[in-house]
Amino acid sequence: MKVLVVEDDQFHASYLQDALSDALPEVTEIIHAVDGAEGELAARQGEISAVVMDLQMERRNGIEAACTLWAERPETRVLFWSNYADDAYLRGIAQIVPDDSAYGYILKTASPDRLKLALRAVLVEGQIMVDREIHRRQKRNESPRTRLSDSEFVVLLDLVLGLQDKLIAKRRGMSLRTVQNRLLSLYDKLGVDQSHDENLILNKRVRALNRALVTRTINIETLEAAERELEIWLRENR
Amino acid sequence: MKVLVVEDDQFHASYLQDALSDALPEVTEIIHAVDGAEGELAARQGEISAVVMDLQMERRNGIEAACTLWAERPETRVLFWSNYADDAYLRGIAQIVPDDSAYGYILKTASPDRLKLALRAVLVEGQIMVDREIHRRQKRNESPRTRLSDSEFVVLLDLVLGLQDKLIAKRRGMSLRTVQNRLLSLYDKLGVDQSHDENLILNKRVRALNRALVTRTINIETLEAAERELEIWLRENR
DNA sequence: TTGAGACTTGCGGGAACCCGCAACACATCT
DNA sequence: AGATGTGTTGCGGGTTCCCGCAAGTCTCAA
Repeated sequence: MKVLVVEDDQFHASYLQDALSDALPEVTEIIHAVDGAEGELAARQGEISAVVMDLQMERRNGIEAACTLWAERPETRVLFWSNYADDAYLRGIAQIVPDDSAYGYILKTASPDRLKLALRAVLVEGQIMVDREIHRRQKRNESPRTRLSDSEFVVLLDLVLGLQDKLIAKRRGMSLRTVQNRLLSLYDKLGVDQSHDENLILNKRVRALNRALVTRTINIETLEAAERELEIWLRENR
Repeated sequence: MKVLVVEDDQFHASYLQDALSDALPEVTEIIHAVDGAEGELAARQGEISAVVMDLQMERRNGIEAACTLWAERPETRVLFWSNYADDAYLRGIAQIVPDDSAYGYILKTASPDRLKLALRAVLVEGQIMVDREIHRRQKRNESPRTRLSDSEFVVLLDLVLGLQDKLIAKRRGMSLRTVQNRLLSLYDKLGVDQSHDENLILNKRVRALNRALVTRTINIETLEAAERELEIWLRENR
């Protein structure tokens, strides 16, 4: 059994390789790639169906890599291994995971035992496994007024790119006023107005981006990925 | 000689402790703290004058910790050890470092040899040492129109908090128009307008925050730290 | 069928933002 | 002294943003 490790931090990579050879004796070969692009290449050439994937990487992040990877071989089993439980990652993964492929999501802060368990469950047994910590966050966000709906999320992505209402409406096929309504509920859910001082009025748009970042709803990589998608959309629409 | 290690990632912490005891035989005791607040406490109680400090930490980040730490014992030698060469960190450190204390800044991606060299140079010899990679970035930003002046930077901090022009003017003691001029040059230097498509107009404020993040001029911790400072200012000015 | 609730859309207006134009202060260099 | 550059301030107006009000659609359930 061959396993591909995609991870740009050398310490974490070697720690992970130790855990791998320790927990899974059936592993015969460990291939190491340092970013998403390299990982895609390695997976294609090595015909690999078991991957451990870091999420934050320089050139091409884990979600994008997993996307092309699953497009080529949907049965590939992927264990995502990340520092953070950012909501943006969860959404991203949820959107691209094929119907019946095994995957998992575990935090780097997890104990060695839990990591080994996840490695076996996902890569060998083909189970779905999500770190408890992450599940808790997802639940918390699911609460009444906190969790963003999908349509709110895409408007947030456009907002943080700096698009103005009219263009968002055009891109998403909504009327101007509807976009503004979405923004309204965004401001509400992100807690834009509940600042410390009462009679303190803030710039809602900037504040929304700020809040989305500190609540880990999005992160800088989300920004960069959204930028790339915008560029594609722009080319298609002159 | 006692050394305090402030670092919340267990792998990095143990790697660092190995490097320490390997490179500096004169070290008799290594104390480990997992965030800024704990680090301050440990330094105070242990009367420690040599510290290796991570920058990104949950409760209280490395710069804030170093600040109180240097306030109590200005001769403390601090080696900052970080994943990123974000400009915000450089500015933060430059502002708080006492006149004649030793400090250093090294990246986690540095080779073990370079790390050991830095440990010896800063903690034992009391030299100033900045990673070449970081110096290069600083130089790059120093180029003609790219580098932000200090006054532009503070306006940027207010902007990203969501303050509106009038309030920024009040807080920084400038006229409204001056603030807007600062913003103008900010937009220019951050490359707010140079979007892919020509006739594409963006929301400047949001775009400025976006650009500042992806160019690593600021990061999420900068946001959180700025928020705390704003809160203090608000209390003082009702 | 009727009614409640959620979502969409248009209109209108006040506030904030962006910025060109112009005047003035201050420092530096020739 | 004069020129030049940089930074500060006011004014005016075009644009965008934010949102209350109101009317319309769609769904679900009583």
